Amino acid sequence: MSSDRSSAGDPDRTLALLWRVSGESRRGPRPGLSLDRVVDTAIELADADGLSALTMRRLAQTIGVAPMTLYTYVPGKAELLDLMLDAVYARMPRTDTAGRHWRERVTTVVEENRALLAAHPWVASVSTGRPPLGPGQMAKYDHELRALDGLGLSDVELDAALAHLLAFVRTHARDAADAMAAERESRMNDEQWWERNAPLLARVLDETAFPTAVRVGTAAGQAHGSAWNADHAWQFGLQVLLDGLAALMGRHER
Amino acid sequence: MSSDRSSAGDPDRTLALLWRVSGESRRGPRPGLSLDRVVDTAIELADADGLSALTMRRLAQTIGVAPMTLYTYVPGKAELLDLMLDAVYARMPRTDTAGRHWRERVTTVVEENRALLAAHPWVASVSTGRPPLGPGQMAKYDHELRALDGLGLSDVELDAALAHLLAFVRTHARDAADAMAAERESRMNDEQWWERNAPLLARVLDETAFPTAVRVGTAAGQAHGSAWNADHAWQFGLQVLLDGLAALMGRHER
DNA sequence: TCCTTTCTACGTACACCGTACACAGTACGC
DNA sequence: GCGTACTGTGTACGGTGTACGTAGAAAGGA
Repeated sequence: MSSDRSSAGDPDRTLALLWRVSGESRRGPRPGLSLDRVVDTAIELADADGLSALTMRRLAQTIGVAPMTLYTYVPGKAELLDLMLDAVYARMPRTDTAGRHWRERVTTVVEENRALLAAHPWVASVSTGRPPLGPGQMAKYDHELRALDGLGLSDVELDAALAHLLAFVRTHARDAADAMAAERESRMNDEQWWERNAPLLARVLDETAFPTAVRVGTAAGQAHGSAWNADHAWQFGLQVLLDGLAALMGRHER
Repeated sequence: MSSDRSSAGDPDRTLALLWRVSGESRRGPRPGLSLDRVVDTAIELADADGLSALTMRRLAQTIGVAPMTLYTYVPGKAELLDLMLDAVYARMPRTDTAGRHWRERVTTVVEENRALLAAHPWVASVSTGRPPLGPGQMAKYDHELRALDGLGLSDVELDAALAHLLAFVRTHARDAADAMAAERESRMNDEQWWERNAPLLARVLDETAFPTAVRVGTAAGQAHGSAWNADHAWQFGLQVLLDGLAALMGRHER
């Protein structure tokens, strides 16, 4: 399950909300809510029960207000997602790694993002076709670029390297979330699910037709208890990623 | 936008459908449709207008049947997605790269998957928490493992390497699809979108606060016409991926 | 031949979703 | 005190997947 963002809709309004610049008119009834209240509650809801549990009705009910009231504070759900994203970005810790070895710098950026996605798994499944142009996104982008700056990469490479690295973290988090969702919905863990499918699969699948698949599949399945193991995939992927970047930087030294 | 798969539901039934083993009872009225007809039409629809355009009602209408009729052939939409996935997997070309250099073998696997995702962009956004245990998936997995087999990797590494590599292709395809969706929905390309946001952003953003972001962002934006360029990201990512795998294999030689 | 059984097709209905729109009521500026 | 701008909300619309019940068709058995 994934969700769209503010692509449509008025960019000016979205930008104004992201940067909290209000028209500051002191007319009319005092607002009973605030933008932050709406956004923060939405984040809590998504953290607790996933993006699919974040509906306007449920959010309104949690806050204690009628569904349509939310639209006084937020143009629509797409913009709400933009605001949620920028809010969690803004709150990320940003450790200073100036002067450290590049591998440690990269690892830090990657780990910061892994922590973000561990705390807010829904972030991995909201579209990032265009980033929310808010203060959180800006601070995050700037900080992460600084961490990778001065390593001999060109600006264009810097941008590409960061994007590639963030994509890795996002994808891993998405896969982990998918695996957990599958486990929850089927009420079976990977092992049980396999045992459930094995007998019928054996009757229908000619094992000799796919020898490599059978060999490697069982080897991987036995190594970690399931077909896909989040920690192992992380270690492996990070290793490949770092080695790949090392090659890129080595090429620059010459 | 992404969609769930058959996690819930009866595994036996799903497996039977995937392998096309029917109870073959010759009673009752002749079926007016076939499973293949339903699945193929669904694929065509998703190819043409995206996953979000694939609704049971629209699919039924396209076939020329009442919505509920589909449920005679398929337990639900989740299982339909399983069947669609396995079908496009089954039809992938599988070029034999035995004896070639490993870089060419890996590149071939990667390109085959890129072609799949180019023809069927929706594939990138259906969950793959648990793969559909059908003939297509089996053949694909076996073929791709064989392409990477015999390069000195252990079976567990082989599985991890393949997963990592497929994740890269999927992620790239997803990002590309997101970018296109953003362009379509906002009716602005990246450049127009930036120009639209720039004036207001300039008023609210202290450029001196994020010097690195501004510097690198503009450099990247000028290099390729937009914030994110699909081809450039592909080239860069593939390079890093191959170099990373090279390091892994080099480590094995010693 | 006719009846029973089994299967296909599908109309209706339900519980959701995001949100457009109209309207009631409140509090400030003049 | 009045106009005006604003908040809060009830109702309703068009969309989603699909549970349930039923009508009717075809085949097997009597």
